Amino acid sequence: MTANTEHETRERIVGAAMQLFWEKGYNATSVADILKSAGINSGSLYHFFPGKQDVLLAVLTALHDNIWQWLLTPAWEGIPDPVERIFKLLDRYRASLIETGFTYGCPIGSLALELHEPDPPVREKLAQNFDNWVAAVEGCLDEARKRFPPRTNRHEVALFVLTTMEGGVMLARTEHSIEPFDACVDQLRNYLNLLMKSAKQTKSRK
Amino acid sequence: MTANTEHETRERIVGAAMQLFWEKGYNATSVADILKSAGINSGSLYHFFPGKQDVLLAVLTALHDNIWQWLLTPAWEGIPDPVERIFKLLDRYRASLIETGFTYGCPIGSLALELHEPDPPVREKLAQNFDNWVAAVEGCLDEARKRFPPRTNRHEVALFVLTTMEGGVMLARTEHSIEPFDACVDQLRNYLNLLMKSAKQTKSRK
DNA sequence: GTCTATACCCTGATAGAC
DNA sequence: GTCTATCAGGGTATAGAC
Repeated sequence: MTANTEHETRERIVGAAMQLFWEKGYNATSVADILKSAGINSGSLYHFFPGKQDVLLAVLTALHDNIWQWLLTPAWEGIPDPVERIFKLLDRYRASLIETGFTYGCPIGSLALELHEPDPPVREKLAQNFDNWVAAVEGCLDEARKRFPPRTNRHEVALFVLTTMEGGVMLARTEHSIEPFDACVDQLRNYLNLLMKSAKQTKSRK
Repeated sequence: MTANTEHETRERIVGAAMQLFWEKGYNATSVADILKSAGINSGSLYHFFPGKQDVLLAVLTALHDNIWQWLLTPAWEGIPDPVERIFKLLDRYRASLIETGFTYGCPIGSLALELHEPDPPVREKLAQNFDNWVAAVEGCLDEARKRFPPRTNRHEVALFVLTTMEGGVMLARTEHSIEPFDACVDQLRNYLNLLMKSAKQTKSRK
């Protein structure tokens, strides 16, 4: 009845929808599913949101706004080395795959491929989520920039880290095995090692 | 009426469904859509298939059985170099992204992430499609094995090529830009170049 | 083997009392 | 702001004539 209760209900809707979209996808989640999971009735949901798609937008906004609090800060606790932070982040997705029995990994990636022609605001939010993730990895690479060859395009490498994660999640889910995920991460590590090695050689030659 | 006509109708259903699943996804494609696109009525479809999911299985089987005819042979025509064949293959997905205005890329990848808990036969078929693709790339790497360090795990590298493609497609679609796709492919090429370079150095040292 | 007609359910969304 | 009841439409699948 007060603004506070109002807020809490809205949050419950977004939280329930986030979980369901992650587990089952957007189309496979009905409004009734969300209502049941949030323990409310349809009147409440449509009081806060014009429609189902606006719930999706709120979920994507929440994921975007909380990436540090929910993902990066906990993942990187006690890991000072920026390069190790990248692999620790990938390890989070690995753990999520295993915990869920290889049924779901990255919520953004799944939605990005499920929604073939998403309305512009939805696509925008998906892109913002990817951009945020890539920027965080790029920040790690920037911190470690002296270890890499000076002409390394760190933004491109950060994108490459994202595709490795998303592709690895896709394969692991489909094969119901962590092996392809580990294989890709191993290859990525090998690549970064080769880059760092080539930087060292160039330096010692001076 | 004859066995031949029977076959043709079935093929029309599979072809129409393949196109629609690629364009809109599985859930977003209704049986009515398939009927309309194939120019038939529901009685015909349910004569050949027990249900919609069985149409999906037939589509996945067709994609699997025709990967050489539809994808690899045309892509590799006039490209004898096995490493260049890998990048020519990636270039096919690039062209597909651009042709479709960044709306759809790899049919298997999209279905793999859309279907969160696919029935076992569907998941199996998706995995077989990935395996086929990876095996083809691995074949290229095997052909070029002398250019890579002897301990290179060519199967893992082939998986890595797949994740680069799938991740690149995902990003390009979401950002509505070919740039992230190109960036990832550039990084992959850089990786393969570094591998080949390190193989050369080791050889010349002997 | 293909047609038309339809059963029946679940979907997203709305109306209006409280 | 939350409830209950309900609508209109589209979903998959089926029945039975031809």
